[in-house]
Amino acid sequence: MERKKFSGSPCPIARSLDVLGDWWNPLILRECLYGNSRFDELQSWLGISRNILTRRLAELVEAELLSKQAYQEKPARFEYVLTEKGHDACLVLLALMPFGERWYFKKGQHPIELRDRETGELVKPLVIDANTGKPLDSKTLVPCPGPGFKAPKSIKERRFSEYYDSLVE
Amino acid sequence: MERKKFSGSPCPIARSLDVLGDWWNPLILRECLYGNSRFDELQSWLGISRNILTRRLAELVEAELLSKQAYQEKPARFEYVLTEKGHDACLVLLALMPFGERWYFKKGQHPIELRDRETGELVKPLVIDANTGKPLDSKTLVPCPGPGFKAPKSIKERRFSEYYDSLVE
DNA sequence: TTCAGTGAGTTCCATTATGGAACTTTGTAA
DNA sequence: TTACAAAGTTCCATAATGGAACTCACTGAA
Repeated sequence: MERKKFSGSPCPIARSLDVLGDWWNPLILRECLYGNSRFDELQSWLGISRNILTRRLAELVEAELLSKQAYQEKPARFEYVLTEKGHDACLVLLALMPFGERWYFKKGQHPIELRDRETGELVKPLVIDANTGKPLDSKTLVPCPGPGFKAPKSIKERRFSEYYDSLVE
Repeated sequence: MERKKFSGSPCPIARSLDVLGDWWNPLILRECLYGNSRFDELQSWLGISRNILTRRLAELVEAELLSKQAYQEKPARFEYVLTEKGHDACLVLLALMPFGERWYFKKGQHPIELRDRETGELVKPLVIDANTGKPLDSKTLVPCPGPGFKAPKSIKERRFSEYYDSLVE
């Protein structure tokens, strides 16, 4: 069976997972961000099988997170460059860093960290609520119908009115 | 072949992808965050096959993102509750929202949005650099050896010194 | 007391996807 | 003329996925 796709989903999380919900694609993006953006580099750094890498790169180019660019002709050689959309996706990867550091490494013992290329200053990704400026707390959230919400008939949507009710109450 | 695992990786992103690098696990967490945390609820909301759901829930409990709790006995009935680690992982999901909204929906036409349960105020996830307070820009970052860095011999690590050099230069 | 219904899974199966390894292709450098 | 490199392909055995049907424990109604 083919992997289930979420291209029709009304949820931005689900939609994003079509391309980011996988273990190789995020790592490929990470390497491109780090500057290892050629086929053989990606292959040996990640330890990914070459045939899979070929497929994933095609996916990422198709999804417009990467663009395939020749860095020389004769012989033709390529590199995969992050697009604007790709850079945007990298923010999600970066949100994984504090999670990984906190739960998989002893405090202060993570082997990698990020710095600003210019200043050399440490960079600590943090997810906040842009409206209040405060760190986001997932415990206080409720999903609600947004401006593009269209009420349909499946159970999935029946529930949305419940969310809505709970808000209006 | 079994899916490749990253439990030995020095990268917090890779480590996190062992459990989050997949399309169902994040969606299951999303549903638990939204309050749909029982087997049949998850199954019908997500449209996931029951056998897969069973496996994924076991994984998430094993990874301590969810805990399985009986909400009644006789007959035994369970719900899957987000742990602290699970809530932490939700922040990553929430970072997917602005990405998904921006790239998969017309501006201002996303069907779902988040609100604070108490105040009803809109919540907009945003990834910033905790040190400067400014929105994170992935184009300016360099990966560097962290405090727990141990230099080994594989090509993977050879490159780290390059990162390091480029910083020191 | 029997019977349909519910929640929480299992079992079975055909189809895909994954990972490992070997093999191409095109062009360059010795 | 031979060795080497980059960027893929091809082939294969094994695993994972998704769909559907089945189980099991209990309950509330007839």
